Amino acid sequence: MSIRIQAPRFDLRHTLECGQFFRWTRHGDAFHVQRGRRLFRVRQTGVTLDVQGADRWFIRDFFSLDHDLAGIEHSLRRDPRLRPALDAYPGLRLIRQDPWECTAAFIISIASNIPRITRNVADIARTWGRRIALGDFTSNEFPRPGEFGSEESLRRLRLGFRARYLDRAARLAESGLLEEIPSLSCEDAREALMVIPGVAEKVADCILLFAFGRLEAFPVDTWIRRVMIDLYFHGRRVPDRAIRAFASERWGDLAGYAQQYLYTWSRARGRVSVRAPRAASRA
DNA sequence: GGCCAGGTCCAAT
DNA sequence: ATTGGACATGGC
Repeated sequence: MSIRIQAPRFDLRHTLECGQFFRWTRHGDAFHVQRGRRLFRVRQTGVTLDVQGADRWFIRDFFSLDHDLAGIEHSLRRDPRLRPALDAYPGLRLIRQDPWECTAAFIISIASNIPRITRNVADIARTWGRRIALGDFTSNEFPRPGEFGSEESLRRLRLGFRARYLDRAARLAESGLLEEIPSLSCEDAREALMVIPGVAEKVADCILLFAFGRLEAFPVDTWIRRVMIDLYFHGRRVPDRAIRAFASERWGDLAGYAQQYLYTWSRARGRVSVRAPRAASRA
């Protein structure tokens, strides 16, 4: 038994595969998604979503179907330099992740890459998360902060120097740090998050954007730095702070969306303008 | 094999 | 207030 949900201006694939979220697997045109306690299956045909394992309110919230994406795209499109990125990923929406999972995932993301982040997160879920089933598909929940093993056991899962950060973060989350974030201003929330070891500007902005719906957050990572310097700073290196200030002034409340389109587009485009593609090293 | 990865932290300017 | 290196591991 499944429910159907109308989701105009939504592209399931772009939304899940754009690198903001790591808890999904694809099987043909269907996806299994694990978000907090919830495991659901979703498939898109045109503007219709077929969903098993979640109700329409959950889906609407998770995929931010309440965002006026048509309006957002229209507004961002006034910037010509953004158009290629907007055109490449129509229907890409920001996901509303579980705060703790998001915090953990982006601590894990430090100096890593998407396949490895995905693997690290899955390893943690498999090791300490409760088993959950949907039909004959099974998955594991991501462990709550109190359910983690020691720093040492995290190191055994190959988390490297991130193990210590994650261990400390779990303790802070256990004491309720994430619960107070929604009531704070964006700057105060950022400050509060940055108390967590392993959470500085970039990771804090990811958490604000991907878990708390602060659409003005603009995480500056290596890809965003590269594409922003290329598009808006004449190729001249500037501090990340300057990039964030620019984004804030130019896009305001929509900076987060601009960021995710640019990030996805920039990654697909590859490392242009930093180094020319390498020719075959030897004939 | 060295460089770099959805960075952060700490020490030394 | 800025800057360089260390930090684990892995992929190219």
